[in-house]
Amino acid sequence: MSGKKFYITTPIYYPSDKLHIGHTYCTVATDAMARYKRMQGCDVMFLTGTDEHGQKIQQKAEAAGVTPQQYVDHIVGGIKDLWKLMNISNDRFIRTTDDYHVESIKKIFHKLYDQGDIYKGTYKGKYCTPCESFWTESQLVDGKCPDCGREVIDAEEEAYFFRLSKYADRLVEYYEGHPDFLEPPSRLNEMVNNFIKPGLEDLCVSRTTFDWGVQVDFDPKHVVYVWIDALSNYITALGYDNEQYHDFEKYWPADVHFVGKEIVRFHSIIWPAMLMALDLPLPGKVYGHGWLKFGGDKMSKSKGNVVDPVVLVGRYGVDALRYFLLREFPFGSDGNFTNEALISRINADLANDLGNLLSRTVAMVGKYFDGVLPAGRQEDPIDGELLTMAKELRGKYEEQMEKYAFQNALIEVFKVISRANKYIDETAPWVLAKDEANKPRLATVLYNLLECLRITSSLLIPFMPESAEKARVQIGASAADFTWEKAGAFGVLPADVAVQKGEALFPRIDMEKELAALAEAQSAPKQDQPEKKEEPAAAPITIDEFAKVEMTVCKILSCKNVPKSEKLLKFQLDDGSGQTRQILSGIAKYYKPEDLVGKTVVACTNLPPRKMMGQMSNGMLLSAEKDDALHLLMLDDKIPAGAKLC
RNA sequence: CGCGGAGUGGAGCAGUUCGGUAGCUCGUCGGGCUCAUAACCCGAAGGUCGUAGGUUCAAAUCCUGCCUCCGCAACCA
Repeated sequence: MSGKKFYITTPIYYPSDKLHIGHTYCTVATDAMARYKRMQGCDVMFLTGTDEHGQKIQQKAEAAGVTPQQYVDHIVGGIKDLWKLMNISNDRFIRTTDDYHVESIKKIFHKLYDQGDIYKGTYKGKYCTPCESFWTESQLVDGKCPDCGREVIDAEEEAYFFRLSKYADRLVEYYEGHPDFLEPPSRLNEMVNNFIKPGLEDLCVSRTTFDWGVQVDFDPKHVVYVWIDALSNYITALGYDNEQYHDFEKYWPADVHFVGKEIVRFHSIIWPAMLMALDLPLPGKVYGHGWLKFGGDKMSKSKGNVVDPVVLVGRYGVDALRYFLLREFPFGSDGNFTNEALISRINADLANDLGNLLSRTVAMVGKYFDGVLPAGRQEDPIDGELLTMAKELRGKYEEQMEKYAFQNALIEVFKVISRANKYIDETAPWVLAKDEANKPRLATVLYNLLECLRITSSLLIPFMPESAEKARVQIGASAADFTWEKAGAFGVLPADVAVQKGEALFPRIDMEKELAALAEAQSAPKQDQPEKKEEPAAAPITIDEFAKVEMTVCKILSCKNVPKSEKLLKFQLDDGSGQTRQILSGIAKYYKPEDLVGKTVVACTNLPPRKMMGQMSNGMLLSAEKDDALHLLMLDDKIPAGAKLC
């Protein structure tokens, strides 16, 4: 394995916002893997970067009053800072706005066009001129615009398409021949069932509606749309079709792409198809890791439960966070991030078990031998179990790491740490220290402990590089003692090793206090950033504007659930006009349909009709919202249907 | 019948591929030790493995039905 190449990537992140703990999770995992492979002597290429084109960035930049380039430069700076903070050891960082990447994309696009894998076609649809919107046939309501109800015309928009459909069979064939291509395996079924079986459609790979992207050189009004631009980063970063780098031959194909499960589809279908078209080998594996939830909920800005890694690193240090992320959650499944779990992990594993083991061991060498072990030794059968575990650790660890089972690899390491703590109890060094005659035995016990610390700490390097280094110094090991090779051997430290007492590796954390402090730190930004455009709601409107809203009192004639919808109720209303009015309202969670029949309610009746779940809604029932709960406004039943609010 | 995941002692999870003593961490209770970061070590309590059937000598594990929760997709005008 020494000298073997290993190419690993994170997704390139979309810099439209600050990154959060989920991105950090993926990048830290990739980093741990990269460091592990380097430790084994592999020639590692670890790539991360940013995907910077697209309409959303363009819009964000416009809103911020800067150019798209200025906008992404700013955000990318923050991302690089974050990776620095997280101690990420990427070898390269690619930005899709880098000149060499842009150059490659143009060539790749051109090449695919020339060979017929990309063709110019038309995006056909129904166009509503007043709304400036395209609709598909199935979106239309009674053949009319679902937004405004007006006539639509046939319209076409020119676009380039990639012949994805052509590769469907080869993809399935490839999956069958390489069952490990996509992990965890459950994700593969999802892909095949959801996307391949229903039939792959050719992919629209250019746009004319915005210009922040790589221009198609032979047809300049088009820019390359995300797929080709973003996915190709994995090869352009190695110098494919550009002169910036020259190690494509050396590193491609990638050994593994780590991706979030939301983009598994692109990496397991589109990307391999593109590579087939380019006649390039496919990556060894796509690993779709799970998401971090917070308190059981999906993290989202609107819920205010986004965990900020910078805050956590500031309080507990980068290694504690790195450890937590990879120890707590199985890599392939979703995990539930909680502050309690974080602190509990740090205290139990890092402070109590590992940190304290280091501390007590080094302290005893200092106390009983002035910091330097004497050479005399005396073995005892009681040492056997610990030594065996320590010797076998590297193999077990490797087995798990090769499966990307970070959690299990760490569990193996901590089994030995735990066993060492028990060993101290069994051998009771403080009793041995009372009798001069026991000094050789005492030295043996302490030496064994130092060796266990050496082996475990060196295997923790990929996860906690800084802390492993601190431990190395404390136990008096040289850098040469902290290698992959030496992690597989016992008895590496010199017999007369000299320790160096240091600071506690991981101070114990006061759970109660920290939870309170974290709650404050994590909620603080919410108040600091009222930039969230709440103003429209508060902005004054004129009485004329208000008067435009027509609100009518209605009697509920009938109310039913909409099939397959968890939110919608369908109402037939008497609005006083003599005709029944149908309105859909998203309050199914809060009311039973039968309870509402006969009630008197208010509807806004001059909104354009809208189609939801295949049904028309002609207006909006008024509800009051508070704390995510909706309350339908109900009026005195004496008010007649058709009365207007004023 | 849109797609998928999950239901295991108080909490969080492993175990389910290839049926055969139900395991880990935290928490609780009792004990031990004093080298150490009020840490460490030992022991105990606590589980009809969502539910109802089926296959089997034997089911957390395989099969079928059902219930509940969670993501995704479509909808909260």
